[in-house]
Amino acid sequence: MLLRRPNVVTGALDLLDAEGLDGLTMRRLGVALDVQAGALYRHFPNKDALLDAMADQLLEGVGAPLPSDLSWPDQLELLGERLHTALLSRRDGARVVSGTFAPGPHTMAASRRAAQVLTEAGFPPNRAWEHTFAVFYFILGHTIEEQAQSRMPTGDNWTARLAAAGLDTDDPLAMGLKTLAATNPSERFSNGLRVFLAGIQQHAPEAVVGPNEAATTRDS
Amino acid sequence: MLLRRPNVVTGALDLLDAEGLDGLTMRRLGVALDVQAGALYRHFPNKDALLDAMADQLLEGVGAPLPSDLSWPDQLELLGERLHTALLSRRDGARVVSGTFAPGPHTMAASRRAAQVLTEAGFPPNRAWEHTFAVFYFILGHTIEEQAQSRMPTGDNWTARLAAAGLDTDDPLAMGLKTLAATNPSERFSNGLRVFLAGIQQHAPEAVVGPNEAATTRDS
DNA sequence: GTTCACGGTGAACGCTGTTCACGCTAGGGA
DNA sequence: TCCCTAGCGTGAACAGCGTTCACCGTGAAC
Repeated sequence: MLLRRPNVVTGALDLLDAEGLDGLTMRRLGVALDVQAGALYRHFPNKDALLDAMADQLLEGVGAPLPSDLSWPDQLELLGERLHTALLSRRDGARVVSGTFAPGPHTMAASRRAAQVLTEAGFPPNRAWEHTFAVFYFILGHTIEEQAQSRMPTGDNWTARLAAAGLDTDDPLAMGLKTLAATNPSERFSNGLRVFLAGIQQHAPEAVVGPNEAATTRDS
Repeated sequence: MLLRRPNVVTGALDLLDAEGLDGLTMRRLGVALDVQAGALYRHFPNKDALLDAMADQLLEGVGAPLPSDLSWPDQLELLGERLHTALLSRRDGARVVSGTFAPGPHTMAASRRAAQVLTEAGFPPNRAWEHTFAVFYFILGHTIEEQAQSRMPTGDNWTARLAAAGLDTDDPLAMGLKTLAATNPSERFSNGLRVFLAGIQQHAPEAVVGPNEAATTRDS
């Protein structure tokens, strides 16, 4: 059967799920596609280009239109959750996207959507992009950490590090770290995202900040 | 001359500055230290351990005590700037720290300091850690991008991508991205950091939020 | 004065991404 | 109907990577 460029990408994503990013090798991918490794270079100039294509495929749909009846912070929150879900959909997905050199169309669509929401909210375009990038950095970093820790032996590796770093086990800080590691990562992500968005909201141009919006986003 | 563990780390950091992370090879490091590559394994079990040591060395001093006459948001801002400066001090420094698997003492000291500031500000310990990690993710992501773009041929690569992604050059979003690429990255970083910290401040326990602090951090 | 721990050597192993001369085969033009 | 060309796949090779291992020299301690 003939190999086409999209087949390589989906095959690579499946192999990524099975073996992880470190196990994703041109030769292994060749075996998975019943093909010699060299044949892959008929479709991609090098492995980085393939990884770029995988990353972009991963972000398909993230930049889709947002419900217009939502406030702009809620729109951004939804977009952030979409991105988070997309990154989690494949093993090491966040690391793959993080290593991207050239952003593809889906990546551009996603970030463009965020910037668009912010400009429509009244931010000057450069500020909109600035905040877009900042939120994306946070999301990528958080998700990389999530996916790294989901493959760890036990959850107590952090506490071991703490002890080695001279932090008593009964130190409130150490205990806080322990309880943090025990809480649901997705919940932690949503909290962090909301905190960040609250900061952006506070820096919004005066006109578009609703009188009660700034006060309603507050946690316990 | 005998090779000691700290010599390997500083030699590796110098080679990192000279060649970048991709050029940092055990064999090349051996040449730089007048030693065979295999000899390095007398001091480090593998390359990852060496990279961990380099990352931790990079963060030396970041967790040093903070002036106690500063408000806690200002303390966090100072800490964030310290971290940013440390990451920028070596080529690809942010990527090196980002790839760290096991945090070393200096890394722990830095994050511990941030968490400590937040707990003293009244945050529950797990929230303090949560926000600490979130801010660190942002800083790492932003600095990685900074250092990646500082090695690029010209500054217009983003606009080329935009055109390829179907965004008109006279679109306000495209123009905003262009002006963003032209502004000082460190200034952008400080802006983003302050935005994030404003969000954290807004989620602070009521008691410790000064009456005017929440209103003073506002940009144009 | 002998021993022994430790740092360094040099060659090898298995793996990686990538290249290249060479076949095969399917599909369009004469 | 035949040919021919474009494009995909082969298989072997190359250079480089991290890592290992048997061996060697030296310097300090007993």
